[in-house]
Amino acid sequence: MPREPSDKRPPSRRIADDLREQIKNGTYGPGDKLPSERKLAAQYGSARNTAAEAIDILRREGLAVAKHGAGAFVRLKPALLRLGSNRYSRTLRETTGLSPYRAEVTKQGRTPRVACTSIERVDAPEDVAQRLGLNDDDRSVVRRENWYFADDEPVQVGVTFIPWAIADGSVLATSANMGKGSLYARFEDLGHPLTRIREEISARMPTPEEVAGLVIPDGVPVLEVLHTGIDDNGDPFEVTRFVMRADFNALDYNMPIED
Amino acid sequence: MPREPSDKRPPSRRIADDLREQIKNGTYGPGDKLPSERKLAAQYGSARNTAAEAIDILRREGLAVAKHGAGAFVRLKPALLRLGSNRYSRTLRETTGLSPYRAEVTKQGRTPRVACTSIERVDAPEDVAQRLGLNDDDRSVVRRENWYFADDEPVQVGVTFIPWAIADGSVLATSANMGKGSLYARFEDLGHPLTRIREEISARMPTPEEVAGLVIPDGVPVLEVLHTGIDDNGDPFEVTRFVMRADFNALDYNMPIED
DNA sequence: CAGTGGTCTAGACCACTCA
DNA sequence: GAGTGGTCTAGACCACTGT
Repeated sequence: MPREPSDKRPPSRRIADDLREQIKNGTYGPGDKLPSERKLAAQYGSARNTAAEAIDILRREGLAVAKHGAGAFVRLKPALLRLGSNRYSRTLRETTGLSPYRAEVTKQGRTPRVACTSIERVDAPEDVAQRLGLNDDDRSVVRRENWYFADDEPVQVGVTFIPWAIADGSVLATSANMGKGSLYARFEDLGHPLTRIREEISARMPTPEEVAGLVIPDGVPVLEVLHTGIDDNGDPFEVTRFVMRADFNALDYNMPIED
Repeated sequence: MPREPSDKRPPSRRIADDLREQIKNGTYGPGDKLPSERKLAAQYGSARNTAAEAIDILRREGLAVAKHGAGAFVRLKPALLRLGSNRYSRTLRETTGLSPYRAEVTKQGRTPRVACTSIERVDAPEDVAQRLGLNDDDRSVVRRENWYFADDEPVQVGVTFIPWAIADGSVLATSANMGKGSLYARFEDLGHPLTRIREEISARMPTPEEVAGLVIPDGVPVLEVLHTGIDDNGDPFEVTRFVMRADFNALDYNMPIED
């Protein structure tokens, strides 16, 4: 680590750059402990704050995680859950009898758990109402909130909105348990076979509520998917807003090009 | 702002929470200037560092941006570019004569610019080779790097890999200019009509190189899309890795459910 | 020019982890 | 108990912005 007097970078950046380089070249591998802030400060002749800032830079980049009282460590990248477009396939549903999510997690050798934490009747938010084609005078929908876990770690939340006119009188409006074949089997029973999906995808940093609920470390964004289920008449019958930890989830779509 | 003696939050969090609340309730609207660090420090009776840390928290959440020497401001959310699955449609391509990207940006009233910054022959990286179905003994591909701008702001980079066996002898291997109808028209000329696409989507924080190249502010993640073009025989003929600023780009897919 | 953010120093107390 | 990160204070110099 030669001292370049012509180095324009501030000390905290320089320390961060050095550590990043050492992570990339394998000096510190995934899970390894990085030098403590006090060690770094001594080594670089800076204040402890400056070394701490360097570590913070790496945390924001998603390269390191800190454990209070224990040290800072190179982040180990967990296997990504790949949520594919085929997760909505009817044959997959019927052969496994599992919900799309359970099928995907099980396929990866992890233990899935889904918890429906609330079912209530509300007015749909603006963007949801628009995608469901609801008039302003009847935005009444069933709101179902689901939490998804893999090996008991929370990995995503999904909030589903179903027009009251469709859900009224079925288990969709009342019961956390969807029965065999899960959600889309019930829609099929009600005359709405899932025929097309629209998925609008964006990414952003999590809100403090999401950080708390999904236990999201620093430097990890969320993927937000606004999903619309469409039946054989081209009519939307369900909208779900998914929010998922971007370090645990990836999306994998395979689709035909349509003219 | 009543002082709760039982407030367990550290001062920096408390200031950040207060500001976040005021941004949410409209006290500070998009583009408004937030109080200076020195003002906040005085107001809360803390050190300037603590106020600065509070502003940093909001920046990491993507809620605020700082301009050196001028102040910190509530981030104004730019209109999202929605890159849809229909961007690959042949009819769209033929009616507009524009590349997918140009068509999409123009539709939004912005001025598109695409720059091909390099064309070279290389060996494909592991994940690309796998998706192209290349043997280990012939990974030779053409690598084309494209930068995409909207109103002269860089919004995404795309690196396309084409098997040498396909590109050899065509403009794909040599020329930045793709001619009328652009990339996929040339593949069609070569007997590879685009029939299906696979898109693998993830999100993460940008690397320092990406921050520099795409001019990405703090608190903004990137969307990474690994795109595979597949012809009417089901054979992949092209892979592109897109990296895009998540605050400028969203993805919008509409696809049939296949059994 | 005054005001602003960017970053640093030097020291401090706390809460936590690990052997 | 020794070591660690989390966070704070109080002060400082610099580079940049706007008028």
